[in-house]
Amino acid sequence: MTSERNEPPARAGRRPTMVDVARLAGVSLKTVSRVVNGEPHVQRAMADRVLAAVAELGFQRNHMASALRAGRASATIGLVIEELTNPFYSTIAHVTAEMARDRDTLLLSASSEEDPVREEQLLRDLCSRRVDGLLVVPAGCDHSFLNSQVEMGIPVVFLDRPGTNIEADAVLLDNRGGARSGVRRLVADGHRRIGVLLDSVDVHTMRERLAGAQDALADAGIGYDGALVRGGVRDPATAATAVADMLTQPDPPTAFLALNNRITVGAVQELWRRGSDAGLVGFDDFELSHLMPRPLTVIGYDTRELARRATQLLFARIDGDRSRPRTVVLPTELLERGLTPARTPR
Amino acid sequence: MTSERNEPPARAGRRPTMVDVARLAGVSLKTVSRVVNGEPHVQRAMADRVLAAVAELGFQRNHMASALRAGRASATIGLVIEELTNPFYSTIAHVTAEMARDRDTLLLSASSEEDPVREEQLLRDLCSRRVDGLLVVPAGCDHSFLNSQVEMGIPVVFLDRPGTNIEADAVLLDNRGGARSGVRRLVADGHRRIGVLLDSVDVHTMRERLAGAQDALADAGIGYDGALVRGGVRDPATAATAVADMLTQPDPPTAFLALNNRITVGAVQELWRRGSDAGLVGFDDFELSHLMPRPLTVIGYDTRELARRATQLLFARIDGDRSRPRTVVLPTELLERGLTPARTPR
DNA sequence: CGAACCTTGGACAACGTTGTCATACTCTCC
DNA sequence: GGAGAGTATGACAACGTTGTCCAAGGTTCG
Repeated sequence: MTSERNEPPARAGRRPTMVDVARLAGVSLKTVSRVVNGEPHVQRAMADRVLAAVAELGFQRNHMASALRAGRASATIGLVIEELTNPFYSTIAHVTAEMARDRDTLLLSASSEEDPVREEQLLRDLCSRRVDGLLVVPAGCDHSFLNSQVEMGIPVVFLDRPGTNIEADAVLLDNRGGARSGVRRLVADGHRRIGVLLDSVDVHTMRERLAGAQDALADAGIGYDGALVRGGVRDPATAATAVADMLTQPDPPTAFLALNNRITVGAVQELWRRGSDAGLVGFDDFELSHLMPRPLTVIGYDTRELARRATQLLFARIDGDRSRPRTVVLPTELLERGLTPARTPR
Repeated sequence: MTSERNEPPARAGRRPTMVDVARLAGVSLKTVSRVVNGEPHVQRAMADRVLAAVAELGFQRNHMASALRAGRASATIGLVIEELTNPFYSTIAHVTAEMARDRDTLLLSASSEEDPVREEQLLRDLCSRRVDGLLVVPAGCDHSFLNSQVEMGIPVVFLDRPGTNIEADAVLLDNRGGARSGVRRLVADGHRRIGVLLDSVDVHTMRERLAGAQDALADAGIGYDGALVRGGVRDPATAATAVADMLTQPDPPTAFLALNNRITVGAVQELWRRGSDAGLVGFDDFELSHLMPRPLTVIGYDTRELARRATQLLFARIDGDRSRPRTVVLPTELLERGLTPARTPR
């Protein structure tokens, strides 16, 4: 196209900058900036020349430089979750990314792997990249270091669990109520000895769910039996072991409450393997739950709504909402699908 | 702590910069930079003063400014997939994020939703943020616009499907061989009429898998019957419909090959619902496949390895590997789990 | 015909950081 | 004791962009 030029091609693998475009088009730097950003007050002919140069050089604005200069937002939000592989978290990531896209914002996501140290590192790293806001499913037990970040303009919204030592928005589930209604159902089916399988009481949601289960037992006048609560169940395999172990004890449980979906899967597997007819209610629905070898009753909730509300809240903050931090609690729902083969239905 | 100071606090919600730190510590800007970056040649006492000032102000280096000035990498890689909710993709995202973390690199991930236009937008956006590299599960049919990016230093690695009109690394699965072995199995079990359910032939993987199925049929001397191939199956619901429809045709299939996991789920569901004993082999393993109402034979592969290889390749490129683009094909494996209730086993 | 305006374009500084270079000082060794 | 090497610190420019301001030229209107 442009056959003659007196300056050297100038692009030794280097990326073209606005200066290069300006030189090629024979206009000033600022004019290029105006054209690239669609600002008014540039003559058509001049704009065309600039655009031609942009096209020829393959120029692309450097987002970092732009954001730096303009003191503008980085059009990025940070998401810190436990691990992306879990459908619960990937759904959150997906919903958030989708909503972010409508604002030309991208998602910088990272997994804490439930490690508080790592969580803090990640959060600090995200802040140093000047994300516009943070969405966090907290693993750590102290988020006070985020206070200054919030003050300096990086809002934080917690998801699924509240943050600690920080006043910030949170969108949570009614874990306690959910577990309570699950156990209530088992009790109504005649179960009196209900094994509870949970990950760790260090996790807020687990504590809440356990408390809900105990609420229901207390409601039914059933005393607490420590032997029926099994913690440290991290994955399907340990869940299966725990179930097997509890069933072979004297006076075994006749039903189980699995406090998350990984545990539920392990429990189903083990009960199925041994042909046991013990009752089972699981917290968290999961995609194929209705196709399990035995239909399952689960305590479900709307993960997408959880993410949606949190993201909305975050964007409101990013847009300058300075009202007091809010905590939103979303309901759970008992999805009865056959299950809990009532031992002694009465 | 520091009780007196003559300059104003200076932080009207503004973030402290190195200049602020330098002023407070009474040293030069460059000295702060040295301390913050752990460069040598700073006296202990001076470094301590700087660190104290950093702590007091809550200073945090601006990653964007730093990367800009140093012309350095942004310590970010871009991942474009179809949709994060699918376990296949979330596993990829997870593995990649994990490997990136070892290099203090974060993952900027985005879903193309199989929309080529959107894919291109996302890729351009990622490039304008100067990611260090791109990992792409391509949806589009022309990636020539990435050529200049590669030339200018943003390497691209394609995952699961090759890019089009671009010479770049790719890590793929042996889709054709996998489908072939799946159908071979069904044929060995005595099936002659095998229904094939696929998404769209516009997708590279689907074409390959279909071709593999046809290979196996040809090997067995079974003629091609267009009525047995059903495209446009996008999700479990349409898969169920397709199965139902095909089973009620005259001379129905006695077995099905589902060309991805969403389709497999729908097919299982429908076969189960009707109590059909038709054979079934699904492409893609999925977590609970062994817990399905009827055990399933699936064509599996190592998704983590796929992601691992691709990420390795990408980092090698980022580190300056200028060798010819490579294409890696990973094997699939037929995971026989009961299934394909041999109609006429012989 | 000149004042007042609008349009268009450019020069320059600034965003927050780091690389380059210069300076002042200390130490070593012949 | 002076050359040479090394250490500690700072001044300044630069990364690629955008905001501010000014100037040149054109148009309108009294």
